[in-house]
Amino acid sequence: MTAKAQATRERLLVAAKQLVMSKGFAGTSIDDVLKATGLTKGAFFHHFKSKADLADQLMRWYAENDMKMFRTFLAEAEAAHDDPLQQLLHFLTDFEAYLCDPDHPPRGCMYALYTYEDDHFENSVKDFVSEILRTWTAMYIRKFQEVIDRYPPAREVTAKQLAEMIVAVIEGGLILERAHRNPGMAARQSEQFRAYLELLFPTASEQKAA
Amino acid sequence: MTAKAQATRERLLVAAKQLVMSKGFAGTSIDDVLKATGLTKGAFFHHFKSKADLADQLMRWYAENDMKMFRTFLAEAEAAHDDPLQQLLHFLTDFEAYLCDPDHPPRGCMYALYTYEDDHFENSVKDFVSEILRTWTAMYIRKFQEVIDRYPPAREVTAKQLAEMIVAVIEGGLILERAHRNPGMAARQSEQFRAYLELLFPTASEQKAA
DNA sequence: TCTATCATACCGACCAGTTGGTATGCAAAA
DNA sequence: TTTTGCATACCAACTGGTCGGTATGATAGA
Repeated sequence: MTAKAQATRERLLVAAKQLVMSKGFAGTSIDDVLKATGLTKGAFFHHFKSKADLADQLMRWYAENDMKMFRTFLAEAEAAHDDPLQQLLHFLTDFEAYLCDPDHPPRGCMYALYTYEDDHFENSVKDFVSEILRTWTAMYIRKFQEVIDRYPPAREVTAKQLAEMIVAVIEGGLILERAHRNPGMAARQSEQFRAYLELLFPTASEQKAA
Repeated sequence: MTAKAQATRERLLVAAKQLVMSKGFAGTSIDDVLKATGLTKGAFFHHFKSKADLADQLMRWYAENDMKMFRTFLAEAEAAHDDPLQQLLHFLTDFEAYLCDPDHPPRGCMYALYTYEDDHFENSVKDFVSEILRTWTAMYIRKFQEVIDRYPPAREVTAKQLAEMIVAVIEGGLILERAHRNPGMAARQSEQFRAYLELLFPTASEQKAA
């Protein structure tokens, strides 16, 4: 694939993402994508063998970018602190800033979008979404386990519970954000979650204050 | 409208809800609904003047049922306890049981589904969804305010923050539940939120233990 | 260096099936 | 008899998808 072809593929994916995020996948026609890019059917079906294939490639492309961002933030946080809890809080605040960034539409999460239209997707796509969410969760679990190992939680809690909660909280926040057309609600949810963490690990907070 | 006509309308709405919850709104055709009910176009367009009208009526019907359940659970909780925090916890556990009830598919929340397809809906519908979510939130806010007024929170927090968080947590939990085809995840999120509440209002927990 | 060959990248007309929506008819209820 | 509640037949627009074709190179043989 030449660089130009690569660029064309990217144009299609970018436009598709934009449209899908505001109209849903089934609600986005191939013609919509072509109108948005100025390309034609020939171009589309050269890069994607069907609409279902677009669903697949779009999700994988989205997840790849997503993961890249995740890892960047995580690496940054790990470089900035030794303490695992401080790393987590740092990561979350970075992520909150990202969520609030006005240059960053469209708002929302494509994993959530796909799950609410799942009857249209092949099992491979659904499994992929599930797997990606599990990967996110697993990365959180690791960090939370480190935290729990170091600081006694004020209440019995597992790393998995906390990991799933932060994912849920952000997904839910994004929904509220969209429903109320009020950017920042997802970030505020993450903030509340941090408040929970501070109550859970009071000894860590004391250490930080010291 | 006769009783039979009312029943027909209900049949259409029930089928539409089922289909929309698994395929999305745009992904559900009128013919799908008719196939599911055994009715015909004549029946459909007698009750709904367009597909957009179905979107509107379906959401209002859904919200009405939803609210009815909410109020029932709340009334029950208020009858069972004097203490506002105990009422809230009672409500949440009831709600968790409802979320886990296997007789209660399809899983998910139609408000979330609509927000992820919002470009297809008229503003009146989008505004309605926003308003309904606000109503839910408002009911939580009232309760949390009572709790905060009675018990000093271990950390500064507003009733609104807690109200939005429980909504977000459940919405997010429902997404995870769908993505992983793992019923019960939403309920587990609610459980974690209750853990947060117990840490926030320790004096109340002591009183309960006493 | 020129040219023949061929794969890549894209175009745009076209197709069959599906979409939301309409017009009409008709039986039963009011 | 009139209205309500639904069935049937139909339509134009749009859907995802196909297909013949073309422009653009890269490569390799002369």
